[in-house]
Amino acid sequence: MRQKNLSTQLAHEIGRRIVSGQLAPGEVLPKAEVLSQASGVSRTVTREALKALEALRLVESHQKIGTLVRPRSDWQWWSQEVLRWSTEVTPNRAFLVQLTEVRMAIEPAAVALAARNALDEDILRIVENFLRLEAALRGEGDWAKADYEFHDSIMLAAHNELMLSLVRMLRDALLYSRRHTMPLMQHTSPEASVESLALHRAVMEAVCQRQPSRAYRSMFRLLRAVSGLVHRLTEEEGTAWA
Amino acid sequence: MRQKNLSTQLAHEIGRRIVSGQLAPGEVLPKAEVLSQASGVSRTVTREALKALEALRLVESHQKIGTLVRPRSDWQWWSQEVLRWSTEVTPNRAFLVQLTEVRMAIEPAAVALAARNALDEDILRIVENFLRLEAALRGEGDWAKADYEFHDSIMLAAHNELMLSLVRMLRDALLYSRRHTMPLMQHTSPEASVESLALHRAVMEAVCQRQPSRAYRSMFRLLRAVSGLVHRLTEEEGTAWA
DNA sequence: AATTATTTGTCCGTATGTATG
DNA sequence: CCATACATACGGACAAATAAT
Repeated sequence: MRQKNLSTQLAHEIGRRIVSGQLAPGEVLPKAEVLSQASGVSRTVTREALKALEALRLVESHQKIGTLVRPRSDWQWWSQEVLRWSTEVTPNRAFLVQLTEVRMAIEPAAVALAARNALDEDILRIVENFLRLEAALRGEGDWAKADYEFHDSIMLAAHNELMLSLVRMLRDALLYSRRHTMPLMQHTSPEASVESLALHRAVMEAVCQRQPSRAYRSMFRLLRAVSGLVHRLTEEEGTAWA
Repeated sequence: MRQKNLSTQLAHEIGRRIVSGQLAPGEVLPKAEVLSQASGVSRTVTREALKALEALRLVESHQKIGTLVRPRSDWQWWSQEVLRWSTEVTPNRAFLVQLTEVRMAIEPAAVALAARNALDEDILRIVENFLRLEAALRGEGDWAKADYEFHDSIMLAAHNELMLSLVRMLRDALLYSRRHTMPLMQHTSPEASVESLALHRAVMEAVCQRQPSRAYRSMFRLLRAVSGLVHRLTEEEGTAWA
């Protein structure tokens, strides 16, 4: 790991152990002093690491009891950290299914919201980004980057910080997850195709014409195509999926 | 505030100041030593508080620079803390609108997912909880509690920890927000009515018959009724809404 | 390009608080 | 009520990084 704080490093280490189940809910961690010596850091650093994990609701501390792992239902699932750790520990197909389910549930509705709340300037920016997507397909520019920014420009149009944050986390988690499960296709973009562009265009048009339910359906179709593609690719790697 | 850790208390204080905008993004906090003296705690405690805020992505620290407030788009919006602080600081109508928008977008899809993934035992539990809701309307038991558990039993049927966590946070935030903006109706449940029960029944039936799209529409109708009700109540308090 | 000042990062020793038995 | 075991809190010291000089 690229070195940051010692406390941040340690928090990630322990966090991973918790999410992986190596430290199970209800279990008490070794006391701070032992934890410190095991990692070769001071008690101060350990305490700071535990504070971070407490903010992520992975653990809670009590005097005389110690620090214990909280039940999974309490965890701060919607944080970059927990999402990442969850995709890292054991190439977790089940978790990928959950991520995909949530995405299929949320993004179409989010795009519909964008169609409802978009201002003129938002629409201008969306069109610009779509043109860049077209260019990428012709080989001018990176598809993955253009794709990300296209979707982002739509989400900005929803004018809803909560929704924006949610969808970004979701997309980042899925990208991270894919890089993890299929490290070989890092720089290929199998999604780049004429059909894919058509699906993107449909979404763009629906939002720009401020038609929420059409936007919803277009986005759903786009997602189904993408997840179907990923599905097939992961299947080829040997493991059945759903 | 009910006393917990000093560091937790301090984290909440500073967190509120940040979310309220009193400490703006880009701004650097007073250095740790000053912060400590101002609150009458040791530097250790202050550092632990800042670590928690760092885990919530509200701040980041750099040597020689200090600790500075991160841009709003980086914040960990989907955490109990940030959600609570956001509803606390200035009875924030705009934030309530955002919460409602997200709820209308997510919950119907979440219920549809439940209809797709429900097992027999889930359905049994859902029916039980619906009966308790009926009883509550007849005066036997607390409507608010029964309502919460009814919806929870449905979300459990989705068998998706991410979705469960998300919807719970959302519902808790909205409840908290309502208690804040209309403290007077704390224990009245204006939602309890024959019509409301009928809407709940429709959701229950759709899920139990495993009909996702019917479940989606039923839940949407239910939410529209509730938010319409809240809408009218808050309007009566004087301020226009959307 | 080297030096200094400033602020976080890290360590340690010790004392207090709190729940268990 | 006492002893135990853990987190909690304090204060002082030095290390490390980096902006400013």
